Amino acid sequence: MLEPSPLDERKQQILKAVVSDYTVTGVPVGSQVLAAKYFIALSSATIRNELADLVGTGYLQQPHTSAGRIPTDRGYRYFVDFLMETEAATPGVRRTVRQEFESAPRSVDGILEKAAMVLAQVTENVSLVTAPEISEQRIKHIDLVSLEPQSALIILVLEGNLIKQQVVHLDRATSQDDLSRMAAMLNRKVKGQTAEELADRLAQLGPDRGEQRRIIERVIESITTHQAQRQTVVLHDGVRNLLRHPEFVEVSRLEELLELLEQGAQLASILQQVAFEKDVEIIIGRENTSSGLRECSLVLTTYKMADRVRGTIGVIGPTRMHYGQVVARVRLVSQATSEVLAHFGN
Amino acid sequence: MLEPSPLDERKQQILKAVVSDYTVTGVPVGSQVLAAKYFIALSSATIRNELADLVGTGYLQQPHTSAGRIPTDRGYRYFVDFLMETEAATPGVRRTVRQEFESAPRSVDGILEKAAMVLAQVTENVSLVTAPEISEQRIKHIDLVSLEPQSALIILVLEGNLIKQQVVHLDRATSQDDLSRMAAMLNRKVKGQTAEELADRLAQLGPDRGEQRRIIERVIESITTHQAQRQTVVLHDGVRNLLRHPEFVEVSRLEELLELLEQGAQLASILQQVAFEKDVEIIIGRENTSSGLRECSLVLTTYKMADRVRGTIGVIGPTRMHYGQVVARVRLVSQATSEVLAHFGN
DNA sequence: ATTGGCAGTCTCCATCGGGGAGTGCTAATC
DNA sequence: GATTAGCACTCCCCGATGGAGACTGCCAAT
Repeated sequence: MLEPSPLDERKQQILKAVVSDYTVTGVPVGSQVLAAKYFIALSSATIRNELADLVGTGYLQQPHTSAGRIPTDRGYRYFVDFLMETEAATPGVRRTVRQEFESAPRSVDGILEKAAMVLAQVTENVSLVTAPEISEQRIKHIDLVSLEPQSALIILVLEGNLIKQQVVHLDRATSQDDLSRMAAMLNRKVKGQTAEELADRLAQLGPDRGEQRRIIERVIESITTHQAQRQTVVLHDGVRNLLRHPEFVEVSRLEELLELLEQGAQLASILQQVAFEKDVEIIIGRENTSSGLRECSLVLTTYKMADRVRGTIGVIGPTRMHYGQVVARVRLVSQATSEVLAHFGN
Repeated sequence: MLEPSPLDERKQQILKAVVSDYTVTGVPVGSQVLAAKYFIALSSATIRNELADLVGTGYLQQPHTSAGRIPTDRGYRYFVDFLMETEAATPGVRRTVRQEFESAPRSVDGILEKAAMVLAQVTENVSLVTAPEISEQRIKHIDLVSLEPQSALIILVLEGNLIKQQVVHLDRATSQDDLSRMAAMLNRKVKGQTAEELADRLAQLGPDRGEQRRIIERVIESITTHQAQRQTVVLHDGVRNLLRHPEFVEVSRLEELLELLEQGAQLASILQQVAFEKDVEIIIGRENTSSGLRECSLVLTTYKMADRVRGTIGVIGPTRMHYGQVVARVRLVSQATSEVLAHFGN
């Protein structure tokens, strides 16, 4: 762990070879294997010297004295930043993705579920998908349905055909006919507005207009709570894939991870921090703040919806994963999701 | 496996003791332990004779020659049918359940998710909840929202405030005003009807009335596909609980089970067969048709909603589970769910 | 029918030791 | 100065070994 010195060409190649070999075999990589498979021009002794240096600078580690080397988190970081070659997704994978999306139900939720499913399938890891943020989502339609004499259901259709419902209590008994009239009036007023704009107008309106005001308040509340709630909802799929990875024979790791997945809130806050500017963001091992993710990596990117609403999509797997392939496939599924959503979303 | 002879009183008590002890300790139960803990009046030799009989008739088995006995599936079956005492849920558990439901969102889906969560928590197993069947669900309200000139969104509010959406393509461009008028008319016609009744009326109506007919067809389709789709959707929660059970250190079992849970269809068909008449239904080990459930038991019951719509709720866990306790808690959560849904559902 | 006694069986676990893989170091070589 | 061959050394892995312990089944006595 001395200096983060820029590695010379040969050390880079050796680091790359170690990562590549280790991600495939899962076995610590020794100097002889490296010499035989990747560096025929060099002797194993030379490679041993280089390996020792890489251990010294913190890019590699030894599980025990007489074992081969495996990458540290730092080694993986260097690999993904400078050495990794992303592999274009194979035609087979592309076909799978396309077919799955074709059979997806035509609703935002359905498409996202499908995205989670297919991403888990093609990366053989656990997939993560956040629901889209809808803060700037515009109201498309509003409707009021009588439940009991003094309560009604607000139905809100947002852009992207997201539907929200909310129960509102009424001051006095109101018939469905009256509610329908009120809905028609509201439609003229609120159509095309965002929650923020609506809140502004409400503030200007002053304190009168009891019933209608209450309903608009509920509409705003509905959108914002929807938003807050959505931010904690993370779809996932493919837990079964993890069991195939030898790093999870230790059941306690799996348990921590499952707890994260099933509660969701902590994961959601991680996923929200994914930058929209970047292409694909990779978080490796202990770079994660969650202790349950100590030995996991996340490969995340974002998807678009109607060019405005956005969410995060990606996978979580063992640090020892085939980054080049996973990155390509996450990107592929993200693009496919965005396309389907764009086509459907307004 | 000779005759299914009715066991005499003492054999019953011994079987009961073996099941009870084994479900707690997880260790095969020997004759000495039984004599010391449950049958002080008898010697271990006597118990050995009885145990040998119980093995002969297929209620118990020995993992190996010089080990204690564990129940067979048949032994568990006899236990739950004749010997089990259901334990009333403790005040602590009742409080947990009540509190969780109080904080549940006021929607059918939200309540069912909550039910799955709390059931997993109090039984320390995986919970299963099917969405309610809505075949006889009556239509409460219908609305049409213009998407593009020639397509519209049908919004359907069913009893229980279940909302369904469906996109319909229109023959000619139609304004939102026209759609609203059409919706108002439809509301008068279809309100309070079930999908079946609607289909009947449509058949009588004859082949004319193009646009409106198309929309009603879509409404029916929407309800029925919703139904079909819902039947394959099974909520579950608490997979992390399974990892605490020693029977799942063998990861392959877990993998089969996860596959069942994540795909859902097969489980759904099992859950649909749960009889509504019975109180609680228990399916033990190999009584399951799914091979992935060979070593699991299901404890299932149903919940009601608005006294008519019904779904299945229960848990899945290792055959070695504390049946008396689990049955009581499944029943408790089912009742609580029914209550919340009854209160909310119309 | 029940029981004490006892030999026999099988698991579990700790210990031991050889084989093997890989290293670090040193001295020789290019 | 970088590279390499050689070698002693370390450590894991794995199978063999051998009690200790837990139970059983059976037999003869009660």
